Amino acid sequence: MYTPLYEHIRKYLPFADADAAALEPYLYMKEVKRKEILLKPGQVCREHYFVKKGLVRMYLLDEKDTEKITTFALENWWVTDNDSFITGKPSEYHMQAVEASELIYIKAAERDEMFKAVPAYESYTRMIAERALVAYQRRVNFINMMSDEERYRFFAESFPGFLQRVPQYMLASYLGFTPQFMSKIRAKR
Amino acid sequence: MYTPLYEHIRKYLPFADADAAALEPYLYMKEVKRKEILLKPGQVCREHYFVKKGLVRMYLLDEKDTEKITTFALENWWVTDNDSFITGKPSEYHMQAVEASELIYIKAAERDEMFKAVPAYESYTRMIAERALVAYQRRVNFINMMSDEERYRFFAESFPGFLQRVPQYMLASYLGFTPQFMSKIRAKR
DNA sequence: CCGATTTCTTAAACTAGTTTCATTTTTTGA
DNA sequence: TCAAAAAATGAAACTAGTTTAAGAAATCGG
Repeated sequence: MYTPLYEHIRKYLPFADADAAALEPYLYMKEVKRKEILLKPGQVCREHYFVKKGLVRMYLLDEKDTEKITTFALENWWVTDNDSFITGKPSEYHMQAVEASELIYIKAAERDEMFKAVPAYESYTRMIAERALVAYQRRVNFINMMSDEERYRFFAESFPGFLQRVPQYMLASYLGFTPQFMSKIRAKR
Repeated sequence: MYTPLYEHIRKYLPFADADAAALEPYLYMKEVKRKEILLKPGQVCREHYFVKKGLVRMYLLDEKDTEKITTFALENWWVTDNDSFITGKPSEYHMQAVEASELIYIKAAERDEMFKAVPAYESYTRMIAERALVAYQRRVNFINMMSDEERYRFFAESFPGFLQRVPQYMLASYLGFTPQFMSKIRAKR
């Protein structure tokens, strides 16, 4: 049931079966359908999801109600509104399953207890946070250094499989431009 | 000497004097002059700096050798190239003191030992990473939701003191536009 | 398997921000 | 204190990406 998570942890550090057993009481599962909503603006995000299978996105609505996608989470990625999850403030984000998904999750209220019960889990959490930080740092780099067109081409070449899993307009939103501009680019070459 | 760091840690969790004493052997100090370079592309970033006093920036050069500032670190902020620091890969960034600064720092090679010697320091590190994550998440939000002009006005109103510490062209670079555009905006209102 | 909905494309007018180049103002360090 | 370097401004021509609007193609769920 929670094996994919344990395997993921074991990529980062030794994690005994006893650790897994001690962690298990704090793990939960959720199965969601395509397009099912996991979080709405105004709600506090009290859960941190590990995508076992499927694809989840987070987005904001701008003043014209256009979706601005900020995050995609594929298999073996953790996803949450970190701000809301950590501080307990209401979220501004929407979180939605793009595909039917299986999610393992933990609860904000139980986190300190988890760290106490399984110290290795806190180390893992630190490493995951640091890795996410690297991903964000790269992303800001990416935004700074490339034009929209370059970013699209880079992305399309680097993650061809991903392109087939999300509608193009979602990728356009994630990359920060309009679907029309994306069509224009694609028509060129 | 290292008191500002201990005080910072104590904002996040209990940290006994004994913890401080155990941590001290792994802490170092560096004083740098205005414009002094801390890291160049190609070097591995083996140090993680805590700004005790002063101001540090990180930037990339684009294909036209224009500086693209990605990070500013003021007093009580940690700064490093996380990617290089964690993975040991050569950095792509420049890191430079904007003002004469006093820095406390730790060494990548000693981190695991530090965590073993002072477990509370690992908890603190996790919290700092999570907080940095929140900052990045907000920043991507910021980029997504506002035009360059809006971002400038928001920034100028929110952090008036900061404006006086950095040249305008650096803020323009950080916000992702040209100094000329910034002059244009400022002339308007 | 079909109607409804969602997604993609095209095109023309438009605009936010860039580029280039020249000039002025401010800061700095010797 | 002053010459040199760094920073800020201005204006005109330009361009990457947006907007609006409409039709075509693909996909979905009942």
